[in-house]
Amino acid sequence: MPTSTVENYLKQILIVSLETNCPEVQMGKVAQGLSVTSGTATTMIKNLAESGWLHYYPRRGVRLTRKGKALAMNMLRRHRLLETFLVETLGLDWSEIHQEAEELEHAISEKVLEKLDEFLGRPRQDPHGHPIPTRGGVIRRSSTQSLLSCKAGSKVTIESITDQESDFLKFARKKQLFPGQVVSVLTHEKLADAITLQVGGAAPFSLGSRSSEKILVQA
Amino acid sequence: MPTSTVENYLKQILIVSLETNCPEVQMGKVAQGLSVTSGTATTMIKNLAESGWLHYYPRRGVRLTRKGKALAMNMLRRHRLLETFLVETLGLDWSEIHQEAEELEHAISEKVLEKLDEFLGRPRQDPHGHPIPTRGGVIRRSSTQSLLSCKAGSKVTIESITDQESDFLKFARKKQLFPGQVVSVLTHEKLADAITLQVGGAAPFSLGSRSSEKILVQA
DNA sequence: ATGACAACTTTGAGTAATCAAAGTATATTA
DNA sequence: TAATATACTTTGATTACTCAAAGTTGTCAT
Repeated sequence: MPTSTVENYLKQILIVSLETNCPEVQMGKVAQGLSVTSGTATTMIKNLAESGWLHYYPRRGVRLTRKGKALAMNMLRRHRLLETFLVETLGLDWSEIHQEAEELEHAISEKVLEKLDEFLGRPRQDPHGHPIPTRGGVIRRSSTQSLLSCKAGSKVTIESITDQESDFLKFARKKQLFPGQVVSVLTHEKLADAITLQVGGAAPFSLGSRSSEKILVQA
Repeated sequence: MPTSTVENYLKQILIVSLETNCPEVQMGKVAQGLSVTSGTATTMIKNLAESGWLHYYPRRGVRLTRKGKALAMNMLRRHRLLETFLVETLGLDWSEIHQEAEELEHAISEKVLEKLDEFLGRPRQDPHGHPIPTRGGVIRRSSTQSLLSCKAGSKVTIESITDQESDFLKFARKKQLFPGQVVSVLTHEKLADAITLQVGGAAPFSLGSRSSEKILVQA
């Protein structure tokens, strides 16, 4: 039985490799994502490699084995189903569910998870628009296009918000930036590092590159 | 923040003190209930005393402080609300929910717990008939009478089943022994260590003292 | 009172995870 | 090519548990 620390390391590696579209992940990303020192990550990763969860290429990075990827996918499934439950069933705000699910995902059994999935009607995506892996560990490919990559004059649909920060999510909802919303890109000034948007009939507003990168869209 | 180990120790002490109707609990009961060696329990208890969760009277026993009792009551509340959720909402069998709740109770936040309580309609008791403590830590007094203390010819109502063993619970349900059921005590042979019961129109059957003790009733 | 026993405590050692700080490669820049 | 910066690894120590086995204490029967 993997400990919840093991589960967290593997999930973090999977998330980074999905984000970067590359199966090999640097140590720094692991340490940073888990808020541990780099020394801690190195030590831990060596143990995980010992146990066959991943391949470790010193000073290069890390890559999940099949077994490691399966567990990591399962964690992602747990996390996203729980987030969906917390919003859909219990009515929590989407800005506060990430941390809650982060704890519960280690405590819920496979059996309860299945019942929960059934109860929720087998949802395909979580409240932030992220795809929920199937029981078999298959996940829908996410969009590679963010708001930052949109030209002025284009009109796109928001797929997901790739940030779990409570404050950013609250801001996003206030501006009507959530999955399914249609957004018009009015201007895109590369040098000024800013885009101007309009959502629905509301007043236009600007977003810097840091923020626009967090919003994945479909043309 | 108490660790989940701390939460388990305190909950166990509370459960024993509720069962025995005595606030002081022996070390042996603690060790046994948590499946640790007695040495482990001693070491741990000394730390808990250090941190103000309980009073430790060496070679005598242990007694929760106000602070310790509050936390323990909260754990019992979490546990029983979660058990109720697992049966009522997700449709799990009452014989398999104990271990599930045992894990989840450490992971669920106060905020989610409140939402869950509301969602469930603020239940007063769990699927085994045990009272659920209020948010303030108040608990309904349980019956002190078990089936074992019933005279032949008496007719009583089952209040609760004080055993979490999956096999016993499956047996109990098959025999229609669950909270709210009315039971007739046909015979009670003290020397033979057995009672004979009838529930509803079903055929009478016998129960030893070990088993009858586990079923709390009201006259 | 004296043993014997059960219940408890102490001791020494191990595991899993963490950090700070010192050390070592690799890449970049001059 | 050499100097420097960045990213990574190693080392030594700490925390929060846990066990097995040896040691101690209190109680009860004789």
